[in-house]
Amino acid sequence: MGITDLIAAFLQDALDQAEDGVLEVRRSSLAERFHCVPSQINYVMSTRFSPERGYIVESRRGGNGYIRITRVRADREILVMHAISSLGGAVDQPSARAILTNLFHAGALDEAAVRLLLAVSGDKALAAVPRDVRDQVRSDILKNALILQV
Amino acid sequence: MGITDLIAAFLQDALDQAEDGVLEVRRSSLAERFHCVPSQINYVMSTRFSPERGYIVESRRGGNGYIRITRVRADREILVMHAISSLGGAVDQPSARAILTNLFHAGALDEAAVRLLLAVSGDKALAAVPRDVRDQVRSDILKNALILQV
DNA sequence: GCCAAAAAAGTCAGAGAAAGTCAAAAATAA
DNA sequence: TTATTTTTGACTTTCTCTGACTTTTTTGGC
Repeated sequence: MGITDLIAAFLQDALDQAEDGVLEVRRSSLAERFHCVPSQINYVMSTRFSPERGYIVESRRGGNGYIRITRVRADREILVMHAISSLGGAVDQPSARAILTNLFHAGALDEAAVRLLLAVSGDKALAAVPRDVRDQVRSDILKNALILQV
Repeated sequence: MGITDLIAAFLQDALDQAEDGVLEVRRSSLAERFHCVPSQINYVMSTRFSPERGYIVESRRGGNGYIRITRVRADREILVMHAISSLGGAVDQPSARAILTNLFHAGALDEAAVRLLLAVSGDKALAAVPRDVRDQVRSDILKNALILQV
């Protein structure tokens, strides 16, 4: 196993630890840790963390520079359908938030979508809905929104 | 996080507090607070509060000098605020559709957003809401969603 | 009112800290 | 061998931070 694979494995591992699927590293420190030249890291990124393999790599130069790797989930559909079924016939606000946050962490929804869905299904938006059906309405709203994301 | 980002975050925060979107600071005090040279503040302004990012920065030298940051409301934001007010306290489905379609044609919302908003405010999603408050709930939902777009 | 001093903020170029590029050399696989 | 992948390093670009020097505005004494 060459050093490229070692570094790739190390990063995969770190990504697994960071359960939100996002990892930020410093190119220079990583190079130091593996006793290689910094540009080796770029090679690892372009060959092992390409979009085709399901990753987004962003970076910034200069002071406090970084390389950020984001793992994107391909099985978005499965995740969304799962979320829909776990909404059930009714759902309270905390549970809804948890389910949506989950989808975000899994990479199935972006932050803006989550914020929007939380807004349209929040108690504030549903204030005029009678208490006894509110959780049911919330579930209906979210299901109708999520099905579009599939 | 570097000092530039720290200062930028601090200012963003203060700007959020100032609900009129205008913030006045003293360059020297700000520099003192963050233990940096005053010209660092100019760097923050030009890189983080540029017009491209939606800000206007004005200033004055001399005694009682200041730096004023104004968050500009883009056209889009005006359109959205207008739409919010035209939703009123209650809105039926056809009117809601018209208002959203309008925003789409004006370029304030993209197609996906419109579809999603139509889905979450449609009669299907609101089936469990009593008829007599349904239009009110629809308006609440859309207002809560649109306010995020500003 | 005029002028000098003080009190701000602005400019700009240079140093330093990262990351990126690319092509050649080396290693490995076919 | 030949082709592909990996490794290396010299050079480039971008971003941040600093300090010396400049310009603008107000204030206070005459």
